[in-house]
Amino acid sequence: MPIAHKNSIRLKDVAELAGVNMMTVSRVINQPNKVAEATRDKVLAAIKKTGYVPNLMAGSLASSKSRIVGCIVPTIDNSIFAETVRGLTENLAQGGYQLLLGQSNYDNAVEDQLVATFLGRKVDGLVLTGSVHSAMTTKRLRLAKVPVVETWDLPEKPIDMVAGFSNFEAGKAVGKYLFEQGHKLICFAGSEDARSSARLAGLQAACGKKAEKPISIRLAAGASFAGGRQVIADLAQTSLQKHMPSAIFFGNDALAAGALMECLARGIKVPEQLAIMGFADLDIAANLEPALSTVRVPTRQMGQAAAGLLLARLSTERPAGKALVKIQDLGFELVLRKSA
Amino acid sequence: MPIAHKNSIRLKDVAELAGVNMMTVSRVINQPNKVAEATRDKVLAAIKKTGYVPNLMAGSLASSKSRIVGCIVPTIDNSIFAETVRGLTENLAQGGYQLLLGQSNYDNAVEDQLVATFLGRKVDGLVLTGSVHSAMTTKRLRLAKVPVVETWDLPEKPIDMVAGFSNFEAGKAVGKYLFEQGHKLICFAGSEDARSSARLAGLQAACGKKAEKPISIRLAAGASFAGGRQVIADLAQTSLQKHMPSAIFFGNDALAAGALMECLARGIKVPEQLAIMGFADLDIAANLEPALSTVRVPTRQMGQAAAGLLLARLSTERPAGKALVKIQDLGFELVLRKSA
DNA sequence: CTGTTAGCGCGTTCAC
DNA sequence: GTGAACGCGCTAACAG
Repeated sequence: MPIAHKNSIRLKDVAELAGVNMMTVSRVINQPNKVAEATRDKVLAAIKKTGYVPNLMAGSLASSKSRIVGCIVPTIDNSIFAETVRGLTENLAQGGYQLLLGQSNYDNAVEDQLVATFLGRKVDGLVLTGSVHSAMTTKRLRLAKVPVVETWDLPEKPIDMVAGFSNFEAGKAVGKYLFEQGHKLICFAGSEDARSSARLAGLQAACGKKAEKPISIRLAAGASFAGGRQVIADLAQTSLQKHMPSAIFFGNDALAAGALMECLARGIKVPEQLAIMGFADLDIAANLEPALSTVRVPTRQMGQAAAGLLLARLSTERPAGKALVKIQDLGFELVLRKSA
Repeated sequence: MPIAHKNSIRLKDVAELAGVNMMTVSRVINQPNKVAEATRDKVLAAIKKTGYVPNLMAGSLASSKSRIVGCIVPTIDNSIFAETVRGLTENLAQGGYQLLLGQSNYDNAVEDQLVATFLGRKVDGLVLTGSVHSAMTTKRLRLAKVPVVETWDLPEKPIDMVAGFSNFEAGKAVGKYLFEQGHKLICFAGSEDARSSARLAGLQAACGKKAEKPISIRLAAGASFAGGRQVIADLAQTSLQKHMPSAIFFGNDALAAGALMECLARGIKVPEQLAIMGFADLDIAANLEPALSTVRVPTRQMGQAAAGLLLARLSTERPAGKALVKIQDLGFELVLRKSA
């Protein structure tokens, strides 16, 4: 018995209507210039008439190319990663790729689950945040031989490709600057994730023997404006007497902005009494009063670069040993304004 | 000729190793309780041993269920929509669904392209931002009979389901409040998208004959802190003499925050000289000095509700005429702090 | 430039 | 509780 007509129009239906073979229709869609103009017009007319929309799942199964890239971020409700996702999505779209998004919540077990699912969905590439993954994850990834880009860090042993910057060096640069400004006791206030820790390590490295070891305040991941305010409030209460730091390096600009507000409310003069340094150079930083000194990191560019690396890899006609650029250090930049 | 072994392990390979039929393996994965425990253990062992990862594309093609939901936002690098995406992703994940993300850039033509592609990918549901879409888009959507949720607004003629709030009523509530506070000349400063316009319309409706018609300043979409500062700077220069508004209602909290900063820099007292009202109640609002009065909208909840509506629809066993809740008005709330 | 053949890897359906 | 056939809708590979 012939198959009854289903909901949607199929390639076959279009082919019959146009009086050509299925493959010809397929070619009109995927490689138009390999079809004679007359036939092509006939087919295009049939497509328009039927309102045919190709079933990309079927196409993907047959060609084993999904044109989907997976991306896993700790969380998306954070300007920081959102910018990277934006850059990624935009540049991927130009290559005809779509983005499957996952949130790990800073949890490697969740990340691993997502990686497994994404691999099952046969993504053509994967963009990860950071360089610290579970052993299972890296094993899966190497086994699957999927192009992978790690972002937001500069791993020593990358899984595959990288579009990032060195958190350690960024922290070190901040430390160097602050010590040169004469600060003896510096405080670091940020979350506990690996990248934050790398910046703290950099700060400590810059310190060396020149000053006291930085105080470290670790906040819950995702702490934001309110968290920054709280840091100042706590500091003012507990350590005003002798161990008040003269400078604080925050894990992100939102925290620093909150801190600035609390200083404003308490009449603490920035930077005279307390220097404040942010991280990321969000839109807000330049527009605060006083304007926030911070570290500009290539948020958007990491996404764009990741897309670029992936597209290059995916379009490559077997480079036959030719090494592609795999590691992109996009750097960072100290932006010195008023607050430090 | 038998097919040579490909890269990855297939269901068949696992079945052979376990000495059972393919279907048994499939059942172990999808309906474990329909398989005898002994057989199940054998199969699970084989799965573990081979590191088998099911090809979800093939599964989707066969079952015509992709377990993917598409979501289109104007832009993701904006705390506002990012929150919604977060809520959506999280709740979708609990039902085993993943998120395909698209950015329309406030462009309906781009949105339509994305809808077409997503339909081709056979998404099980679609979440859209706003209620204004191209004719082509709504036609596609109705034809495809895909569950759709519109968010961030309360359309009169929804395509299908809705999880949003009324932008018009929100604007009206702000207007009502500000007029009650004695403001005669109010200014609206926001972007030109449809939802922003609805709020302006609400503001105007609240105005009625009680006061002058609000001044409207339309900003480029995505304008943020810097844009807010600019509004104040422009206003101070051009209309200080006679037509200076006594209150400004901004399209989002970032703009309002920027405005607050510019007032701080210029010595304009808020709210005495100028009342400032934000929109969205971002994390930043409560932590500004002075704290920002704003309209709290259910950003995260819209995402969660959209996921809920979709999951309910997708799991439904033919409700046989039973109407499901399709329109969820999640409301909004005036949050009055110090700035207005 | 166009058509034919043979699956992609899995789930549905119905036997047993 | 388990197995066999068939096809989801499309494209790769090779003819012609």
